[in-house]
Amino acid sequence: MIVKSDALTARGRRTREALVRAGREAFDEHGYDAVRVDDVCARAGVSHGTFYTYFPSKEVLFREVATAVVGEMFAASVVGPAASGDPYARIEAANRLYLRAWSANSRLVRMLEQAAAEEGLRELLLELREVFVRRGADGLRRLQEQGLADPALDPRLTAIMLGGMVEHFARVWLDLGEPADERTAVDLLTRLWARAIGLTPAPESTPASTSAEDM
Amino acid sequence: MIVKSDALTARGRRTREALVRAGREAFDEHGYDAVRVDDVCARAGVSHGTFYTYFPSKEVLFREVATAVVGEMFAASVVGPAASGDPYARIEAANRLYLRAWSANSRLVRMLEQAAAEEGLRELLLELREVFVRRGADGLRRLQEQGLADPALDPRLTAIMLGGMVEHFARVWLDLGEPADERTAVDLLTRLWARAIGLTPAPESTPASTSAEDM
Amino acid sequence: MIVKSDALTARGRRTREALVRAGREAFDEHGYDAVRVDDVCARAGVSHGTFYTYFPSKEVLFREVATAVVGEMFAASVVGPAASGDPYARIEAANRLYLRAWSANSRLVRMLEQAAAEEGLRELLLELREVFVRRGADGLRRLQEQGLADPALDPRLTAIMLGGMVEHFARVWLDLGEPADERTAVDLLTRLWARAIGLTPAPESTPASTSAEDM
Amino acid sequence: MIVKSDALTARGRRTREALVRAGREAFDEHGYDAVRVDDVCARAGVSHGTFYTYFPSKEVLFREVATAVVGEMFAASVVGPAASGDPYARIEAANRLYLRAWSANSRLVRMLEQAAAEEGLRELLLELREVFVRRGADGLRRLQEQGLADPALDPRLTAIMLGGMVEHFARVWLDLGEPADERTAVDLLTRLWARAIGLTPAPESTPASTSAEDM
DNA sequence: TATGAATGAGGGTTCATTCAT
DNA sequence: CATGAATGAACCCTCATTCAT
Repeated sequence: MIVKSDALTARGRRTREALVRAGREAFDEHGYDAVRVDDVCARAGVSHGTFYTYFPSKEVLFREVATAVVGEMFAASVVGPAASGDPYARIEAANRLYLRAWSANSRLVRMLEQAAAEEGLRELLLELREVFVRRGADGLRRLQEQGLADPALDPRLTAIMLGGMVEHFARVWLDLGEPADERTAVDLLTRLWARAIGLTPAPESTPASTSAEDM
Repeated sequence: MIVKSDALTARGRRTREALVRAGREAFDEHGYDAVRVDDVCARAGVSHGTFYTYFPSKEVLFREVATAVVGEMFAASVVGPAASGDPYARIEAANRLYLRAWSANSRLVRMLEQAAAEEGLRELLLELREVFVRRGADGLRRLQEQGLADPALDPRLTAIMLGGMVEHFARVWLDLGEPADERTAVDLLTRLWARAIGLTPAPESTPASTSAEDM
Repeated sequence: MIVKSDALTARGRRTREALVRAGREAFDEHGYDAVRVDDVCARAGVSHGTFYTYFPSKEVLFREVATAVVGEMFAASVVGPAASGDPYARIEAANRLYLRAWSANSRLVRMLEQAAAEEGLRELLLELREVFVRRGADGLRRLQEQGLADPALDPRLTAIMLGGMVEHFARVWLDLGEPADERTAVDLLTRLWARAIGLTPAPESTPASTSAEDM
Repeated sequence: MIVKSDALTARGRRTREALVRAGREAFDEHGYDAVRVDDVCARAGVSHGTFYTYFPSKEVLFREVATAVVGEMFAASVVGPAASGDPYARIEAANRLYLRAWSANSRLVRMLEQAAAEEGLRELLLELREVFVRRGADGLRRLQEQGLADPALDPRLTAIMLGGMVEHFARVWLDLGEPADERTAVDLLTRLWARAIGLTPAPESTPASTSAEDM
């Protein structure tokens, strides 16, 4: 009998959480296919059969992990009010959070892409991208209305492309073994982004970011 | 016993080619893991054992398919001399070919990413990206030397980012169900790219592309 | 996941033992190569997959069976104290046990020889022979020191040869369809052995063996 | 269509012989099961299909190889007339040839044992042993009739045992890594054999063997 | 005769899932 | 709730043998 999150004893809740955590780690390290249910159980310190007390299948566990990750990515990418004054600073702050959120979860996003082909996770992935696309499009539209960005650009398509630039960089950054640190990367992404949309006036130099989002 | 491409009778060559073609289709449609050797054989119209006459394993077939695809992508992305005069036109032509090459093979590139994690295909993927990165970096460097692009930009990192924009758009384009046609997409990608690197002077309007590379 | 002998429930232990027993029988009847994992499972009354709960491969099962058999052969060949007085009686008792141990397991020893060529079982076979060789050599050396056997004989090489006589007879005995019963065989082996090493005085007639080792 | 040895062109005969030779080498090096028909063909320098022009199956090739080997072993073990005078020298000469014949072919004899279980090669193996057993038994009987050996010994059983001693030593000689050279081995085998049958008088020292059989 | 492509039965192994305790 | 034994579908790969050319 599968046990939902509610209606669980404290012990049960702990076990369930251990499985989710173990699953997330395992998926992130080895990919969906390479992870066996046994691996997850071993990592969570429970026996093989216990898994099925909480999840009807490996896929459902993945779905839950993916949903949690997507939620975190949403939460982590909200630009705080600190950077609200300067458009360039806003873009920069957004890019920093964007890059961080996607870098930290690039493997899981990749798996979502894989899995999306065959299962019902497609929506989750689309929703994830949609949030970032919409945010980018809204931001651009606002700038256009304020006369700060090229009004000829289609906001949505532009956001897809420039957002894709950041997402893709997050994905290949480490793979390519480039020596760029986060600071350099965010600076350049932001400069390219700003100039691409015709943001005026372009700042003379990279402003020191000391906004609240910085860790 | 495995038979190399040379030293084959016409019949053998046909069979081998049928397997490669079948493999390419199958991988492209269902992904590496989902494809069973039997599927490939059925599609090629040969029996199970025949597969192993030509390939020692499924992985080797995939390697061959992937290598062929990468080769095609290289070949398909060479910008002809027709666009040589105008920098903007060159970028546009390159982007068009870039977009086409990656769109046409986006599934296989994804599979290469998957497979790269576990097998020796990592190099192939890196090499593929490297070619496009280097091309972009070289182009930018030339423009910088001619005083046509912002000299402050790191050519390689910039190429990675802007190239990633195109690659990622190629991957996501159809997935997102955007209504953009190729013309629109290339125009916008090029405009963003050109402006991002500070290409001067920016063209007033999108030039009609009638270059030789257009199909 | 493979389960070690310890940390097993009673049920698990029963299944494991059933597999070992079934494997031993099957190997003994048909030889290593001719035995399929399915055969062992069918004999043990378990499903195909269960096998791999306990053994990672067919080879490992064989290794365990072989180790057990070798252990039994060691145990079964220890000459009791009953025959300690008379050197000839000691040799006779040893030969009887030797012959029995090797006759009962001649097929498995043969398989060990086969398998030894390709796997890591060589050591087991060598160890098995070594024990018998050393025992024979030690016995001979003692007799030589007591002036009861020809001191010119190399103890080790002699033990290898005479031990080989017994081992080989055990192997060929039934194959050749000779009418000899165990009593006759042991008598003759012992007589030849004793005389070969120059044991003095040679007994006039075969002593009636009523030692404890006799069954 | 299978081609018999007769009714072959010179070319065909060469091919056939090449296959037999290749098969013998391959079997001797790797054992029956480990040898693939392909291996034999590659070694013989013919194509895969050609094999079946000459042999209906791998087993038949082995049968032919085995028969040839057994024939050679017969031929190689005939004691020449040179040693006819001295019984001890005769035994020694026989043992030397025995040891050589079986050492040189020990792997193939082992394979014959393996194969004997499942196919019709049992007879060949029995016949091979029978020849050596009979020779040994006849020799012993002659010595008994001449009053030179213990008349109480059953000639046939004794020959099986002592012959087994030599055969077995031939088999394990190299396996055990003993430092014994042929000379030492033959000396000791002969001394043991002679004394075991009560050959009188036992020679004081090992006679220098310079008989015709020595190579 | 010779070639080498094609065949397909057969075997070992994995692992998600079920179930009795 | 937890355990871990049992299941069996699925898959990859080998290789002796057949057959068209």
